[in-house]
Amino acid sequence: MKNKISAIIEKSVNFCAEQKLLGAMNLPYIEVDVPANTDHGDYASNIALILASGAKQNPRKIAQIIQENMADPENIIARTQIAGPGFLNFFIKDNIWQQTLQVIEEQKENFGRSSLGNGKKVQVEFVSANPTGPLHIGHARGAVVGDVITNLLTTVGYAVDKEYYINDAGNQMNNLGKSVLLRYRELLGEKIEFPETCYRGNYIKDIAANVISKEGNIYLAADEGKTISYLTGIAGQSILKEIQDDLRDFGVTFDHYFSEKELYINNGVANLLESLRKKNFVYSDGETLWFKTTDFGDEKDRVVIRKNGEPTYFAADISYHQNKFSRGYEMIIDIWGADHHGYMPRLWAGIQSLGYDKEALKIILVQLVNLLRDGVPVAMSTRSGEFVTLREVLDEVGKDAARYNFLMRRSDSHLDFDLEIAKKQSNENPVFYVQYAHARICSILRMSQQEHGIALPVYKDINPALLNEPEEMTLIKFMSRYPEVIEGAAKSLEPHRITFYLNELASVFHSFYNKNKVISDNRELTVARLFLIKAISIVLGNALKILGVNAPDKM
RNA sequence: GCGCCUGUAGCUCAGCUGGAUAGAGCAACGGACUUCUAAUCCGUUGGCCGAGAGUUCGAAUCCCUCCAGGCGCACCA
Repeated sequence: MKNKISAIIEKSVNFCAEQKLLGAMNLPYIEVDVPANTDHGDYASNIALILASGAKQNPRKIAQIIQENMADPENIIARTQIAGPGFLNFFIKDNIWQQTLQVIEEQKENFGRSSLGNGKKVQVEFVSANPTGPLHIGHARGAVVGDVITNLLTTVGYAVDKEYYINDAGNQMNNLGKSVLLRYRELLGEKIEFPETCYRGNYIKDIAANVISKEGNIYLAADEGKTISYLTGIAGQSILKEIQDDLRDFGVTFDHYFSEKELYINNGVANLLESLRKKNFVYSDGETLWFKTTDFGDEKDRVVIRKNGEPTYFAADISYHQNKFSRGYEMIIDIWGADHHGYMPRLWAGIQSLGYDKEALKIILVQLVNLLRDGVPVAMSTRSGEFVTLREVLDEVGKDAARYNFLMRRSDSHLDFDLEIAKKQSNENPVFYVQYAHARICSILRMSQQEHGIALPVYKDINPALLNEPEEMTLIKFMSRYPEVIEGAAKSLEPHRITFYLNELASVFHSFYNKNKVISDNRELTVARLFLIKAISIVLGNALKILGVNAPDKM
C-alpha cells in the first residue's frame, strides 16, 4: 500500500516536472509515513517540504500542484488533503483496506512472508559459550535474540543457518579438566586447595562423582597430564549436552556446532597466518607474531602467535570466519555480549585482510543482563559457581514469559532482570496479554461453531463493508501493516519491533472485544466479524511463531 | 586517560532512521462482569526528551562540548 502511494506521488512529480509546473530540481527519495494522528490520514508524505527547500517555493503551493496532477488508476484514494506546513495526506478507501482480509485468508501462515532476502545464504552465530559450566541468565538474552533474528530473516526469504562455536581448544577447557581432577581427589579423601583459575560449581563435583562411580580411583596414580586431558573431554561433553538440553527447552536449536579444534586440522591456522604473512598483514618481532590491525583502523596491532608458540584466540577466530565465508555465506551475523565490543575492530580487520567486505560481517551487541533479586545485584561468576542458571529461570518464569521479556527491549539497551519481580509479575507479563487475545479469539470461534452452529466463514461469503466500526477499521489497517513491520524488523535486525506490534494489535483487539459482540442476532454481521477475528488470530499466531512463543487456544 | 553503549512520565521502556499536539506498560486514583474468558476494557493524574550551544521550514532523533551510569581497553576467551 505504501509503495502504491509513493508510486502515485512519483508519477505526479515527474509529470509536473515535464510540464514545467515545478522549478528545476532532482527527484528525491519519496518518503511515505504513517502519521501518528489518524486525522492526518492513512499515509502522509513530506515530498512538498523536501522539494520546497531546493526550489525556494512555498511548500503548500508545491503540494497543491502535485495534488492537482495526481492520477489514481486503481481508484484506491478516498481523498487527499494538504495540511500543516505542506504535508500531503492520503485517505484510503475503506473497501481497499477491507480487501486485506482476503489476502490474509489466502496466505494464512505465509502472511508476512516475503522474498526480500532472495534466498541469500546467511549465517547467525550465537550463544557460543564455552562448555565450562551451565548456561546462565546472561546467555539467555543472546540466545533468544539470535534465534528470533534467524526466524525473522527466514521469514523474509533468506536461507539462514544457526551455528554455535565451541571454544574448546583454549586453556579454559584445560582448567575445567583440572577442576574435575581436584574435586575427584577431594572426594576420594585428599585435602585440596582450589586455585583461582578453577571452576567451583556443584556440577564439577557431580562430574567427578560420576567418574568415581564408573571408574573408581584409578586416576589418583595415573599420569596427571593425560588424566586432565581425559577429564576435560568427559566434562566438556557432559556440560555441552546439558547446554543443549537447556537451549532446547528454551526453544533454541542449532544447525551446526562448530568445534574450534576443527580449525587446527591440517595446520589450518598456521597456513592461514602464513598466507597473511605473504600478503604483509603479519610480521614477527623475533618472539611473537603480530597482525597489523592498525592498517584497518584498530588502535594497535594484535598478537596472533604468543611467545610460547601458541596461537591466540584471535588467530583462530580469523580462521573461523574465513571458514564461514568459504562455506558460501554472503552475510554473517555474530551476536556477542556487549563486554566484547572492544574486539570488533580486530575481527573486522581480520576479515578485510582476507579480502571480504566489512559490511558482510554484522555484529550485534547484546547488552549484559543486570541480575537482581529484590533490587539487590546478584554476583555472577562461572568460576565461583555463583549464578542463576537458564534452567532455573525456565523453571521459575517459563519459556514464553522469559523469551518475551528479553524481546521487549532493544538489544543495545541495558536490561535489569529482577528474579523476584519476574516471578511476581508473571501474571501481569505482557506475553499473557497477547496470548490471551489469541485464546479469546479461539474461544469465540469454538463457541460460534459448537453453540450456534455457525461454520467458519470464507471471504466470498462475507460482506466486508459491514466491518465499518472504528475499531474494526483500525484492526484491519493495523493488520495490513504487518508485512511492513516484519520487513522493517528484519532489515534493522530488531526483533523488539514485533513485540511492540503484538502488544498494540492485542490492545486494539481487546478494545474491540469489549465494545462489540462478535456473535449476535445479526447473522450477516456475525459472519463478517468471525472472519475478522479469525484473521487477527492468524496474524497473532504468525508473529508469535517468529518469536518462538506459544499461541494458546485457551488459557 | 582512550573507546563503545545508555540517559525520554514515580518505575521499566518504545519512538518506524529529521516531521504535525512526544507514546505504551507498571504504579496511583475513579468507573465497567446476569454478557463470546475481568489474565480484559473505559477514564484521570503524571514530561525543560541529562545540560548547553549549533545545523533548517522543522530536532527526542543529526554535529560539537560538557555531566552521569554501564562495559571494555591481554601474548584470557
